[in-house]
Amino acid sequence: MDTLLKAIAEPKRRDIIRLVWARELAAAEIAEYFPDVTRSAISQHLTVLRKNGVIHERREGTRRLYSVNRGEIIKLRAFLDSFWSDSLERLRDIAEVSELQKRAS
Amino acid sequence: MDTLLKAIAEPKRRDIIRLVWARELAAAEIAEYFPDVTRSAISQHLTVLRKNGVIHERREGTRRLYSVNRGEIIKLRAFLDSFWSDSLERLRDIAEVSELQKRAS
DNA sequence: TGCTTACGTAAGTGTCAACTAACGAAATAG
DNA sequence: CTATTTCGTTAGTTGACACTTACGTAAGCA
Repeated sequence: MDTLLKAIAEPKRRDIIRLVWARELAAAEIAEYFPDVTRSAISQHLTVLRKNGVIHERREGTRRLYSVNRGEIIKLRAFLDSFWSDSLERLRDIAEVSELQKRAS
Repeated sequence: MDTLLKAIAEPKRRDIIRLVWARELAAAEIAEYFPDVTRSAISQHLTVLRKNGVIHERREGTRRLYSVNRGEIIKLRAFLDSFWSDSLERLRDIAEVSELQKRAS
């Protein structure tokens, strides 16, 4: 979940998500929307998004078509929703945060 | 907004937010919940959260009491909500993302 | 005035992330 | 088979970030 949040904290990656939200796009088509960085940079962003399950890759000849994996987005949204709305109730009891901390270490 | 998202992508900072969500806590009290890092590390996390408007600092004698600034959390939530839900509609028109990119460069 | 408490801040370190330039791989066209 | 297209990957650089150690500061107390 940490890496997923970090993936979305990067503005170019959010733009990529928006680009492939409604339709499939090939890597080169995506890269065209970012004139001031190289294809390589975009390819690496695509790798990050793919490894976090945010986008799906489909090969067609020499091209690779990307589209959003909405299931993963929904998961992230659910995580954040519970973060906002449950924080008050859950953490009135401090013990739970202690647990989180112990697990993290 | 970028720095705000990065602030939340850090797990210890999310824990801090949860800690001061329901009640004010002094810096030392917050640090107690993180036994495996120094006070200094927590202080720096508090600075990041404060500079992003996520938490509010109130001085009382030598102590500094922190609490969540819910307004900023609500802003972030609204931003993400519109990110999820509007992405399809907004970005069916590719021009808008182009605009985003040009502004970012 | 000193001493202590409760903090932040500065300096330095190791690690990771974003990027460019150069190369490699795989499918297709001729 | 060779050349081209469409991509990913590797190597190397730069900057950001989480962290520790050490020091600075401001309030309260003897």
